[in-house]
Amino acid sequence: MIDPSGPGSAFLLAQLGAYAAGRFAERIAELELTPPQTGLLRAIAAEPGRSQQALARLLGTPPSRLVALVDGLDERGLVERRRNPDDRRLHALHLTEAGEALLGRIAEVGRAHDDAICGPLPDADRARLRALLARLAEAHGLTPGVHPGYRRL
Amino acid sequence: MIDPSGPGSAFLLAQLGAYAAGRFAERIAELELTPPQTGLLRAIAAEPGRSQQALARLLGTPPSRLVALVDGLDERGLVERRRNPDDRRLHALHLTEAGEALLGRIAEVGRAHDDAICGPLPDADRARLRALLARLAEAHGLTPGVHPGYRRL
DNA sequence: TATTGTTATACTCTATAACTATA
DNA sequence: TATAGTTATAGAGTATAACAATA
Repeated sequence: MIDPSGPGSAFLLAQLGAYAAGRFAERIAELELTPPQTGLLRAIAAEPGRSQQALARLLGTPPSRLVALVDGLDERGLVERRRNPDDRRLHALHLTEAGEALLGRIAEVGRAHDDAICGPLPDADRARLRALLARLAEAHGLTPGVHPGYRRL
Repeated sequence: MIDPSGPGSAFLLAQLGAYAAGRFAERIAELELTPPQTGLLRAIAAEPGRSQQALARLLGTPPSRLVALVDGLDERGLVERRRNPDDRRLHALHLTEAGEALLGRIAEVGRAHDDAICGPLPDADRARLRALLARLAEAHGLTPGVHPGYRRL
């Protein structure tokens, strides 16, 4: 233990994390996206062609939930399911051109969001914070780019 | 912006925050408590005698939700509603002795949790992290001790 | 009429499990 | 028989709004 007074780092992490997630949700709502949809788009872009099962495992969600998520993005022309001719049970997921374009806008929103959250810190402290957080995330085995809290919204 | 490669601090905050919140929920589940119940117990202990409306405003939850929360803790003999004789509409909330005792165990769980989350960092870095997080929380006007994500579980 | 606490209702989200089609 | 995807169902949790008691 470091200092028994005041809230511990773990509480501050949870508090700030929930705050940051909420603010991010507000921002991407302007792109008519929810956080889980955003996470899925990023996961597809990171490695196109994966099956829904593979993505469900990666994101830690039941396959049935992924179906609804993909349906929504598919109807909007952001992703497409491509049948695998060798195994017709599989749906390889890919971004469409519109999906790629939207991903670019998501990246912009992400940068603005990051600046808004970390802006109160001077650059040097901001870099230190990121290094510390990255070390913790790695130590706990968190999957890079996958938010365990994409269960909401 | 600091460094465009890899996830930003805001994403890491959200990711680690959700992870920390999940782990904490697991720990206090052994005391048969949910995170919102825990937050309410702490809020009552911080300033006994407040009304349900005042607590609802503090925690950012609709009053109707607080009723169910208080009901559960009341039935278990952890909190009690005391009628205010001057204004009989008001219910002043207090912890019972059992509630105080449980609060002590919650504090223990909190310390163990904090150690588990931050343990991977050496003590000096852990202190730095906490200072940085505290600065950010204050800059964003987050209410001390109140988790915006107590909407789940 | 306004406010505190409560209850009732409806809605969203989710997981579980049954189902189909392919293998 | 086993697997990928889908659909159906049921449950938990929530907010909104109506309601009763008190001021």
